[in-house]
Amino acid sequence: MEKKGNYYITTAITYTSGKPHIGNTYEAVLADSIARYKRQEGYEVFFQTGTDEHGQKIEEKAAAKGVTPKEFVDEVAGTVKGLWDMMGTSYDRFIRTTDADHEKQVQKMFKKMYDKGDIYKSTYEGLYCTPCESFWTESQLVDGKCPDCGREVKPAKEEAYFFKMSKYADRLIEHINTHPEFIQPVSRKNEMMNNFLLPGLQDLCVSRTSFKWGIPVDFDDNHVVYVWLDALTNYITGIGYDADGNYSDNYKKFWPADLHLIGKDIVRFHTIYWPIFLMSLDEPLPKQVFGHPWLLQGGEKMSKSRGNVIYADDLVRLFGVDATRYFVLHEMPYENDGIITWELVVERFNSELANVLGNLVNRTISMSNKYFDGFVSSTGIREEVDEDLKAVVTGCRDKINEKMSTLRVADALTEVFALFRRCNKYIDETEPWVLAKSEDKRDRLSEVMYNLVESICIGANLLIPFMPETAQKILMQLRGTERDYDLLDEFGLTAPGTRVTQEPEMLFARLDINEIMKEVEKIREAQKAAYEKENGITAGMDSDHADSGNDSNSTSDDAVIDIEAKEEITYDDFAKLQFQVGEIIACEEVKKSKKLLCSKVKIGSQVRQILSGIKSNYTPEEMVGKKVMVLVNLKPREIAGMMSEGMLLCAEDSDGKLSLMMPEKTMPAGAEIC
RNA sequence: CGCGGGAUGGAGCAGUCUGGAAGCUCGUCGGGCUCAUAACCCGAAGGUCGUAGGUUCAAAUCCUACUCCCGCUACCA
Repeated sequence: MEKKGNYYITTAITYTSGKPHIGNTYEAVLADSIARYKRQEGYEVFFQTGTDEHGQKIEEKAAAKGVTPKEFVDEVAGTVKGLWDMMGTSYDRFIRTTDADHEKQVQKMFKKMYDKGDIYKSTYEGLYCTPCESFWTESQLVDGKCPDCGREVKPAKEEAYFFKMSKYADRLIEHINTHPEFIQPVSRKNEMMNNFLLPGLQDLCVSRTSFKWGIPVDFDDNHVVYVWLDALTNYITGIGYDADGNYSDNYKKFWPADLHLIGKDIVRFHTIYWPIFLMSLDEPLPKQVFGHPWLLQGGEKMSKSRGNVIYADDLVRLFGVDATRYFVLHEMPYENDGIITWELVVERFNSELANVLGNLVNRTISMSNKYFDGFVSSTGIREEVDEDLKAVVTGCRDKINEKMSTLRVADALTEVFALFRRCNKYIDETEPWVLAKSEDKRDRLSEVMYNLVESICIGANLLIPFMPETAQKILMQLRGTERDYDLLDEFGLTAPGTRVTQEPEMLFARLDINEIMKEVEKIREAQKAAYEKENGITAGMDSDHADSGNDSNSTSDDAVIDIEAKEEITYDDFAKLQFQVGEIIACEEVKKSKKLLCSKVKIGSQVRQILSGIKSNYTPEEMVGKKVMVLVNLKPREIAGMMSEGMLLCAEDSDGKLSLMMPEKTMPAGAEIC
């Protein structure tokens, strides 16, 4: 097969703050299927993925765990790589931003941009909180104080490096306008233009001094390089870019990248900052950035504390690698977010993989063995009914190509399954078991079986990029071969004398939803336990399954909740707190907030305004008239632009349901609680 | 008025840019078949395309307003 050219594809590099969930895994699988497809098509492909390992968050996480940042990221990067390997991603390089070659080049690029004048040293002016070592802007302050510790802040200046974004903005706008394919899907392009480019780009602060876990600026080692500059450049350092111009062969061959595959949340960094950095380096821009949607979990919100986060390794254990690949590839729409639930996975597994594909292969092999002892041969006894089958089968490759060329991977996969569906229909049309009954139809029967085996072989070849293991298993059982892409629109290449396996193996055994849900329950329990262990919490009864609504009284009396114990305090500590009964005389919603209610509370002769995050549990109407327990000497604080002068006390259950504390007997507003 | 996305038969989605007879998979019901993993094939029922207006010969599609959901964010003192 002739070589069609080079193709460089990347995924975003995964941030190593924790184990990646199914959404991250989706991206790797999506990129892998595209990479495999391009290879099959005849391109020389370089597929890069990896991990993004610097930054303050990681420094903090490592400290909390009592390990060095490097130890921390080594472990997480290992987990990520392990998952990617398990999913069969065929990357050519797994880059880590802590790799020596990457770090060295980042330093050189930073220097190059600095020497060119695109990066300049200036001062970051803001309000500084010394104990917290943090800068804040005016708008971040709470009541004029540090939002973290509440202490005084003072105006201060700090040295920092800035990148002159504005210098390249016009060029970038021009590029985006003249290259409509650059940002995909198109809706994201409009978003970038309208929100960031057209209003004007601010210079970007590209160094930090507030933490150490980053790549040091080599000519000014108080500073570390901003993580996005560090992370984005992986796309060129990974293939051998050199800031001095000594490019590797790979770099010359593969840059500019054909496709950066990323999540829709980071489109901005890839379509604004990254191209501008490249312009500064005088390197060509990537050809396309595709911001794919997310795979979300249906129903309840995904959270570790509820144990309902879906991870790839659990899916693989229950369904296998290819079924997991099939699900994420097939279920992810092009532009909108997709949904994943265990029930949906089982449904797909049974109806598409087991019924349509697995059963087709199985019945075909079974008939070949029964009627011809496994031997497959074309006799040339054709009938009209064969034509449509052949047309569908030989036309499939080009249909897939059309979908893949616009990155409609889910649709491409659907085309492959349309081929298998057509085969099932063909069996019904030709009724081999009827042909088998008359000896004079034997040659026709042979032809029918040949057509089936040949069709499935072509289908299996087309399936390779998406489900590589399954495709190979099918070819193995049919004794078919991997074919050249250019021959996948030709019918009749199964060699005479081919004999299919005598011992067919089920590709996908149908699953029982109840059995699977039992396993899922175990996964949830384990996940919840792990979460609680990690966070030192012992959860009480799980009330996730309680019907919400009118059962608020049905919560059993013996339900208990244990929470993490706080440090012991002295009576003096306690005596500092002043609690009083407050009567709510007015209450309204805080319009721009989802959670807050603003109450006017009468305490003795004064009336205070208090904000509380209880909108989901109480309406303003039902609040009025209640006499509640108030912490009155809490320092007033501004929340959502309004002052809050105290705190209403509530009990909270494991579902987050709140119940206001109220005196058991009628008490006057202002009565002290002690 | 924080940013962004969504609302299409019971479920999950396509179609919306570029108006022109509402489509796919699953589920349900009926039929066929028996090679096969209770599978496969055929047929049917089921939708005022979130609501209200507007533009048009024609609106799921364009315009305006509204409602409800979902991410992120922020403040649940």
